[in-house]
Amino acid sequence: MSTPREPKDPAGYAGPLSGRRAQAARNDHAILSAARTVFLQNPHASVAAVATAAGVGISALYRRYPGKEQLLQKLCADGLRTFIAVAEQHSDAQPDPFTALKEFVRGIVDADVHALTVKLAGTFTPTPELGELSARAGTLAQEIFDRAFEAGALRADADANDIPMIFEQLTAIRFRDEARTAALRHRYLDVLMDGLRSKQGAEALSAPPPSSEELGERWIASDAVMD
Amino acid sequence: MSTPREPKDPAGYAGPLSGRRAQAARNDHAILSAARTVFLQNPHASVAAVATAAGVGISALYRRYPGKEQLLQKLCADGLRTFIAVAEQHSDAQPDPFTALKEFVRGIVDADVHALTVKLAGTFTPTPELGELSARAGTLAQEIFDRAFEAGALRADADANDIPMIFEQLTAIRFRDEARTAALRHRYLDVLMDGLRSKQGAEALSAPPPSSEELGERWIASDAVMD
DNA sequence: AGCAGAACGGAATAAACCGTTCCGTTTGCC
DNA sequence: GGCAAACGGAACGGTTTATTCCGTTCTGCT
Repeated sequence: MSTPREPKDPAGYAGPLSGRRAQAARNDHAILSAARTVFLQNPHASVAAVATAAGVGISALYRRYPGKEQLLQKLCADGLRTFIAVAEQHSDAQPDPFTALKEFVRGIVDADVHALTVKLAGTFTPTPELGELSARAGTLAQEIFDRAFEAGALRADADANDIPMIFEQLTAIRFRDEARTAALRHRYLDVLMDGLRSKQGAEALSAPPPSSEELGERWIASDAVMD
Repeated sequence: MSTPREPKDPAGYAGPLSGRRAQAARNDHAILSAARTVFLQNPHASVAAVATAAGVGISALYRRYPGKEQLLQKLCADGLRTFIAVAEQHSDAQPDPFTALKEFVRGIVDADVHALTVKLAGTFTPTPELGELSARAGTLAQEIFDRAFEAGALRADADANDIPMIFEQLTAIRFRDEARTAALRHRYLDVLMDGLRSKQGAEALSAPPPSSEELGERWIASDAVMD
């Protein structure tokens, strides 16, 4: 019995590009995009779920990546590169260092890049490249923070390591509607940054910021409970 | 129906630790405590993981609960009851309504009760009792918020639904060391509450708060993607 | 026109996991 | 001694998952 191979009806036909090569090019992107969405919603999602969300078969995925792990590593590395790009973009564009910091954080949060690099950590074995990218990302964030801090825009007990913690908290906000998620994250970004601002009559924060070691802990598998 | 023998209650606590009954009493607590810890760390953890963490066999668990679902329901109901108790405790003790609100939030966060009721939602089928408890919890939180708001302690665009969102964000902070986790949550509780306070020259928040419907969405299973 | 092979969809496979049951053993109480 | 509550953990069936495999479609090239 011959199954008529109906091409996945793409909503909005993709122009003059026809043929297997064009489909392949589209799939390259579709798979990565779907993987990002699916793994962000559930870091332990199955490969089949990614393929389905991408509208492709499983073989289309395995043609591109040797296995699940490599897909995750690719996702994570891309995420870190995005992080670095956003950081570099915001590191000197703004005259006001506080605004620069806030817009940097907003950029990261909008790109939804933090979950990609931390929530997925422990799901796969890290590569050296990942470590280097991560280090560079940390340095850049540190610099942006320092500029705002030295300009006196932040409360005295603020710390550079508060920034990843802000990512962590904002990333925890996740609704079904992506646009609404972004809007709500902006709302609490406003609240958090306002709380971090220097102001008169501020009481001291009741606990010190996390150390870099503590933050690094999270790159180790979070499943280290059983076995 | 056979009447189970009542144990002779030995005077006071400190009964014979060697007895099976004493071990059973200890296991009652150990299992619930381990279940809380394990499921907080991973809502999809296995029953075996809970038993291991509690230091008991699987049968000790199944002797007490008909199945995994009932254990989760018990955990959730207990969590909601704790929530209500904390709320009632803080609803009128403090003369200053802002402090009352802040300490209420701190109480909830310290009890780590929010994750128990929301992150676990969708993992099991909700019971009517759970719905009632949840409604009551919401009302109490609303009242505590309202008092602080009407006293003018909060910024004009703050909203009662910001409170669950604060829980959500603070709950996302989780380190291996429990005490450190609590301390860091206190730190960002300070930041968030400071950002929510009424103050001069405050810019408006850039997005409206979540609606109650949006918040309720999360009680529905989050796995509604595949199939 | 016709062929080689890239690309694909999806069934097949084998291993892992998970909730639950079952059984043999220990232990306190009469 | 003997009964039953309580327990540990192996066994079981069902489901899930990553990966492989095979038959099919279509493109680029000669």
